Amino acid sequence: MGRGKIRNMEEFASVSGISRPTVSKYFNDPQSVRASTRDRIEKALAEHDYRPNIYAINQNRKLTKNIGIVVPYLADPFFAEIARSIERRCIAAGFRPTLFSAHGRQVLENEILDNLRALKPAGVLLAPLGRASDRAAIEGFCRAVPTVLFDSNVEGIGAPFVGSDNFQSIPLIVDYLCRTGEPPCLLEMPPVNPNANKRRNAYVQAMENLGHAPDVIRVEGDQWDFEAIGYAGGMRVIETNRLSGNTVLCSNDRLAIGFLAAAYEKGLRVGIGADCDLRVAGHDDHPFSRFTCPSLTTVAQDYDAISDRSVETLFGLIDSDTPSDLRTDTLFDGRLVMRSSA
Amino acid sequence: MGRGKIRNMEEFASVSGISRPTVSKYFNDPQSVRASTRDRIEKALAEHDYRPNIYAINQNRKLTKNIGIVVPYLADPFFAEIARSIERRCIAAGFRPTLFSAHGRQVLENEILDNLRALKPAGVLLAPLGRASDRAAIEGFCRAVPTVLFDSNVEGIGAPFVGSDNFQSIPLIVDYLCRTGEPPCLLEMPPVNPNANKRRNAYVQAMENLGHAPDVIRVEGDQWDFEAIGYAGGMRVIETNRLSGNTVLCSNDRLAIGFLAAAYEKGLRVGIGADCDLRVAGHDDHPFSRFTCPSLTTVAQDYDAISDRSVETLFGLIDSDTPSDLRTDTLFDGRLVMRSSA
DNA sequence: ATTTAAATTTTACGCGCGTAAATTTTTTAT
DNA sequence: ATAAAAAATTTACGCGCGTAAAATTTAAAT
Repeated sequence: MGRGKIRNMEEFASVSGISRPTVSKYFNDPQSVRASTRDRIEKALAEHDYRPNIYAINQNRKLTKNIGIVVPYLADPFFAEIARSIERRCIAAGFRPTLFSAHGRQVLENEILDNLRALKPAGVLLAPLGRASDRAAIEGFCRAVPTVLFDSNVEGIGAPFVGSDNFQSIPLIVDYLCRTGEPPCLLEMPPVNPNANKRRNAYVQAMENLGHAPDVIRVEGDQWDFEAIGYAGGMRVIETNRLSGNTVLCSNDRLAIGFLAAAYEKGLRVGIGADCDLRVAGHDDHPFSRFTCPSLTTVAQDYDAISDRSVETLFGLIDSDTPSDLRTDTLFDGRLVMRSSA
Repeated sequence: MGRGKIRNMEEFASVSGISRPTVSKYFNDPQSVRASTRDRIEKALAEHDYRPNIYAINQNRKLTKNIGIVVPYLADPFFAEIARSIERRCIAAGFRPTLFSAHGRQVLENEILDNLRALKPAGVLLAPLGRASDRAAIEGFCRAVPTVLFDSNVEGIGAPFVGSDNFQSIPLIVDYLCRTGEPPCLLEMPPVNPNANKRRNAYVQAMENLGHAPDVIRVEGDQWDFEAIGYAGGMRVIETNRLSGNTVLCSNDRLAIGFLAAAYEKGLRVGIGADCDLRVAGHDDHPFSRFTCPSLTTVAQDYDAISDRSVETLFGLIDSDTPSDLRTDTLFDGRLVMRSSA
């Protein structure tokens, strides 16, 4: 280790025997300098462990290498997982992702977007709160910063969207449930985002296509603690004998987890056996759905495909100066995951 | 809104009729300028929505206002919740927290610490991986950056620690279980952090104090998907009739969730009723433990107290130049949460 | 060996703000 | 009203790096 701390690029350039602008070029893209030059720089780098000052870099670059990842609710492992997946892809591409959570609150989402502008990110991957989002704020943000929306769309603001096709996934599980037993009712909560509405519409449509009468049960609660809502709603539904059939499709897995807890507490046996009282299915294939009692039958969202395409789309936006034809939405199909609950 | 975009503090100073150094002072601490001056600046601020360039600020400040929050595994809602709590407190104190997850991997933890140094944070709140951590890396980091460890300690590196007192919480649940039924065996996994070892020792000690023979069952797996480990371990334990009694204490809730799934699948009824085969308890009061089937009896960690004290301790470290007497560890008591599983 | 292209160096400037020292203005205390 | 203290201003410099333009060196092609 060379002693005498390197304090800036100037000093590092001199100890490595290269001019500062070339060193600067190296740090922006090691491949852009000659191999012999690269070797000399990297040799010096190994001896002196110098690192460019990130603030000085970003002050002068027109575009930083920062990428913002914004999710509505990080305490939901679904978003934690997808954020991680996105993070990895960004890092692999040489960017510096930073993760933010709105914790279900509009003010926080707006603050995040506000702070994000100050970070001058190259791009942002945003899973908006949805209904609770400040549409104008998001629209303004998307105009100023290359942004890809994922998971939940905010339509008509000119930003590309990547998510799941509810009109494929919901019929998939509805068909399955109808083929294997009684047609399901839909347990839904007040829509925190457009997905909820789409899932309801898809459910109604799928039921009608199969000649069944749709039965939508709305449970109350407008926060992001879906399990609690599903539990409270489930308790009420069961107590009031609101269920017409024996099959319940929940608009997402977390709601189903709460409902399962209510059913268990009420002594109702959930599952597909002859000795069972109820069938329950969810949607999303939440990381914990394998470990519910019974394990939850659901529709898996293609996390990898969504995060992959989101990042790809963002890179496309960043690279191209004319982001005209990139504003297409991408919807991935869900995959039926048959477990024990339905 | 005044037109003609304000490009820097110079321009903003002129439109607000204040000198630039005074404006700079205002942004560093609004209270440090005269009230009349503050009013004029804020009036101009309302009209021109100027914001200081964060990179230029941090380049010149000796200490940034950044605070790093590092957790070992963000897909665990426990860490998501505590991170959020810490975040809020940092923001309230005028800092800019940034959240990082090591995703259970040492290389990532090291990379995070490495990148963190480049961010020149005022301080860092670090929940280390534990056993998987690179001790030397963490020690070096703590020497260079004011750091408070939480959740999992790395002893002897001179950084303060804030966490739960396993030697209080484990006897608490062991006593409860022994008083209300058969003495528990302990289901534990390979220790990812010191907590696991401490919990085992606390369990053995508590059992011996009550005159019972400790029974520690080790299940295999060294990743952070505890539910899967608990499930696989539970299946094996049940299949091989390894359980001596009818009561199982799991070293954490996520393990218990996996175990509950295994018990359910094996047709074992878990709970405290006379018709039940098994009692299962956990530790942590995981956000989802209310919604397991049956709901999980556990020991709640005092999230709020931990995050609160962690942040307080860090601020103490940041403020004081002599962080000598601040290196004390703080351990909070757990609280028994009696639900249906035990 | 000569031409051509590519890479590097030199030179020079700018980014937006922190901050110190000296000076002037405003406020508070007497 | 005057003196003392506090706040604001002016002046001036520095932070560490990006980047453009021109000059030079090096490598590749003929």
